[in-house]
Amino acid sequence: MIELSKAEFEVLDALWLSYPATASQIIERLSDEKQWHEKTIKTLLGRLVKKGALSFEKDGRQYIYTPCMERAEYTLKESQNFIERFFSGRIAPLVSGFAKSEQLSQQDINELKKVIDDWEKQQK
Amino acid sequence: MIELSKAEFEVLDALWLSYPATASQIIERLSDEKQWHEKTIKTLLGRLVKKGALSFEKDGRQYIYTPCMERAEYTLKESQNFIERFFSGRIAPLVSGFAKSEQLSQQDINELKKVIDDWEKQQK
DNA sequence: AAGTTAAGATTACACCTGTAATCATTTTTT
DNA sequence: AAAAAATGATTACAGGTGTAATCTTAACTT
Repeated sequence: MIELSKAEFEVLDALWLSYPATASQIIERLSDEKQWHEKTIKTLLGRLVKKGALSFEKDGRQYIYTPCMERAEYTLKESQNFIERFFSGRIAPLVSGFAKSEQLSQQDINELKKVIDDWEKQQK
Repeated sequence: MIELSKAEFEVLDALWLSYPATASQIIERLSDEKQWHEKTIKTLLGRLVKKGALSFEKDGRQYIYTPCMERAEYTLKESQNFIERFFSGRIAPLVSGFAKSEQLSQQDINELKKVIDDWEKQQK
């Protein structure tokens, strides 16, 4: 699995919003939430390319970046990894921890029920 | 939140199995799964103490370590953090990602149902 | 009591990370 | 055409991380 740092992920996430995109578009998107210097983002883009998380094409003097994988694919792998490390691969204990500490809303419960419902329909 | 590295967490996890415990007990417990040098584990114990994740008492020339927090408390915080970063704080999309990629077993589903059930009983 | 261990403390060192600044080069402006 | 600006490339640098080796000292052996 490609290992991304927090900051790298945030840059990739800004690209996932819509791609392909240029560095300046990505910088623009990130400008609201983060106070990163433009140079910082460029560095992170370079590291993402080096790690194989992004590819790019040249367009004049600019690069046009595209993610090498989908967000869902990446977050699934990260999730599996996380659940393996902290909960021996079982997902229920994670949810249960949230429930016990009153972190679940009725909406979360409804959404979870729907996921279970869909899963069961899928099975039959 | 105390930030622990992967390796640090694994050492703490070995202590959570049963504590208080000495360094050599922890080293013994880890010897099956990891091929870490004893010195490596000592280093990690030191870093855990420095980060405030462990406390210790002296007993002759040994230290007897105790975690400063419970496992459930730590994993809950890590989980919240994780879900915030990757799923904007919503838990269902994580579970849904697992479902879509066929990572859920009937047992997982049963466990999840039970969590939901318990939550609902709690509410009324 | 002297020598040997074994515990923790200190030091090591390369790679990763956050966070840019500077350099080189190519476009734009003027 | 010369100057200015904007791009990506290279360099920087401190703190974290994995993975120990070496140093110091207190405790156990003989």
